[in-house]
Amino acid sequence: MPLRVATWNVNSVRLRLPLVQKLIGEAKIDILCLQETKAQQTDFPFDGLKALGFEHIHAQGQKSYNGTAILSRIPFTPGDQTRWCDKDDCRHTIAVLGDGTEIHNFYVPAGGDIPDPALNVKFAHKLRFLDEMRDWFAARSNPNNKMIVVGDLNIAPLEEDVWSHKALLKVVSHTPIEVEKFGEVQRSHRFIDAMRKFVPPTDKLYTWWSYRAADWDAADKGRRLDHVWVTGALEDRLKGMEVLRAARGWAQPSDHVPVVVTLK
DNA sequence: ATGGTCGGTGTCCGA
Repeated sequence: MPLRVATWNVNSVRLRLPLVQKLIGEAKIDILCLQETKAQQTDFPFDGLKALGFEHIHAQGQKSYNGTAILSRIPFTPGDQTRWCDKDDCRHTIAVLGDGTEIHNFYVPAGGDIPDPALNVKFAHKLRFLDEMRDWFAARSNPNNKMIVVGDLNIAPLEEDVWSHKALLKVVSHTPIEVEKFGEVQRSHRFIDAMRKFVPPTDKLYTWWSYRAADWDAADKGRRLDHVWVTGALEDRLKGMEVLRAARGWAQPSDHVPVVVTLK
């Protein structure tokens, strides 16, 4: 049986509950990793999600901001809470499957508007978060590790991950310093970019379109902010990848769309 | 070059 793992920044899990239902009606998903759930434990819609078949849920959230959750049809062991940048925000949730495969669901800070850590504490936070991710994975580096890293990493690393490389060089999400740190995290554990295994780097590939565009589909000024990585031990099991672009056109959409990978 | 829209919360902040 193949395993289907999805990542989706839902921008409020409560508001998007009907769209999670629509998603699973259109795509078979075994494990769904959510970001920006924006719900503390008492507000998290456990019952509604369990009713959709996700019996196993590990949700970590706070009021109004951030929040990550892993929903699964198959049992897993929830990972311990991690702490990043001396903050109590909820940006990393871990699930360990029966065969030892670790699912790491991340929500990297967006970083604000000004791409200068001296002028913008949000950008400084983003860069520090990436440094900590690099060190965290480097400390756990082992070629036998079976790891799947997913989430809204808020960086579009390749030229064809944005609608205009030149126009976005000074726009947070595509600046050289972020792209360099993104690469450092990736190299810290020799992660493989699962999405680009199926779409060549010369082809445009987006997962996010701003709410502010008058016609997101026609303008198509997207960015690939959401990612799926696997360790070398899982590379041969990768069988497919889908970006569900249509979800951006659903009623009351998130600005991000789901990405699904299939593993043998 | 500018401003555009969401969601959660509370009379704005973060994306």
